[in-house]
Amino acid sequence: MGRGKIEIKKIENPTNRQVTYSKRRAGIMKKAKEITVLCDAEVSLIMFSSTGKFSEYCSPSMETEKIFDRYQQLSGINLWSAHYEKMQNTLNHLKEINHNLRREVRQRMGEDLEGLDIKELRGLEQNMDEALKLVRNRKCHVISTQTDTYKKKLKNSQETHRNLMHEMEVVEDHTVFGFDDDSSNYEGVLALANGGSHMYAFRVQPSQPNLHEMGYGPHDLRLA
Amino acid sequence: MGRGKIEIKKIENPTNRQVTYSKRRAGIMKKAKEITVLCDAEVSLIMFSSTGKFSEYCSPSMETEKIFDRYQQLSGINLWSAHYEKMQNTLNHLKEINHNLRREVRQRMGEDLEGLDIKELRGLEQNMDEALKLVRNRKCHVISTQTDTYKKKLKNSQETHRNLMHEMEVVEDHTVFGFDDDSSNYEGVLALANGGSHMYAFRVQPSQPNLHEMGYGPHDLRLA
DNA sequence: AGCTATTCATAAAT
DNA sequence: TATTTATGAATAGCT
Repeated sequence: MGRGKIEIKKIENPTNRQVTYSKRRAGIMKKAKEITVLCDAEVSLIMFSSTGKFSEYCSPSMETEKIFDRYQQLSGINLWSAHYEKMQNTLNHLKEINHNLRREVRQRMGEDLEGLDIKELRGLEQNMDEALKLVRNRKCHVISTQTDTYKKKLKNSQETHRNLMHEMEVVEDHTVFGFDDDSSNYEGVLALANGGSHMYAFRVQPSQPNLHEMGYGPHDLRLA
Repeated sequence: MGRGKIEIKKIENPTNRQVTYSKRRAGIMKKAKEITVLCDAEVSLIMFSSTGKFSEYCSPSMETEKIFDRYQQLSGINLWSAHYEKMQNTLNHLKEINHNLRREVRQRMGEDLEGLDIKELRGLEQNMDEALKLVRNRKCHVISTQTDTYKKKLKNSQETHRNLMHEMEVVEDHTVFGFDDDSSNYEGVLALANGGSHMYAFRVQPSQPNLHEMGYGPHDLRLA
């Protein structure tokens, strides 16, 4: 149809190609609408031109999404499988890592040791021993740092006090007074610095101490 | 076209409707193929007859799935947002748990302690101390169990040997001989039972000892 | 974008 | 359901 027969092969002239695309697109659209009405059919027609322009026809009362759903059901192809599988793989990978991390933590808490042989047990023991030393060092460091800070604070406060008393020319029998906001904390640190073994009542729960503080309890732990 | 003009409205005669559907379907399919070739376009055509019969055309090198993906992008409609969001949430949740577990492990290895205050440090220290005891107990238990087993094996072997010598009525100058298959293992365990501190060369890597054995190295650790 | 000669699609009949 | 055929529709090449 037209001024001569044409061979069905790609039109190399881009202008002609675009013109032909527009004309034929309109033709197919019309045909799609017609078959929809005449034959009570449902049609989804999606087209992309060579320049990437998108157009679609969709029969009334049938969303493209529903066409896709139906397509899925009838064709048996899961359209989302590519995406889905990828995510599923990532998920499974994360779960596996998670599982291993949990075991690692449990073993470092002294549980779940049945599966380890002597070599592994000794490795774990030595590693934990070294780690424990690091933790103790850190603790001592923090304590001494805070002690120094508070010592300075104490000195400053005492000096301020002395100055105040001097300036006001008032002499009374005060020898000690509290430090406005964080005196309790200060006392705690002092106790710590002096050995502090009697303060163990403050420590977090013996089992899974950090798990709780991190905000994922037994329920979350069971997730993966 | 045909033996007379027709009005575009539903064909009430089901037979005629079906016939017309078949003919026009073939026509649209042909047109779709032609525009694909002529204009270098990409086309997805999905049709359902009034009886529910499904047929599709899809331009070569363009899966229907990809058409749908592209449709999604251009139309801005996320066709699988429900699935996707759910999985994304699970994924993020897992990642968070993972992150926390990693920190837990690192802290139990003596790293990453900067963020902990004194109370937390002391809790960690005490927990690790107790866990270390449990690991040591377990190690001793495993060693003693294996030692007992080998002692029994040794006894049996010696008895067997004695019986053999007796039965064969042969007296020679053999006083010691090896134990067929697993004597080396036996020696190792004996060494372990006798303190075994000189065998520390066997231990696994000091940092991340279990991470490697569990099959997720630094690369995997960085994933989440 | 509009025109028109021509080919194509197809409605109705078989 | 397939084929035929008369006819209207689609459109290639021009403008």
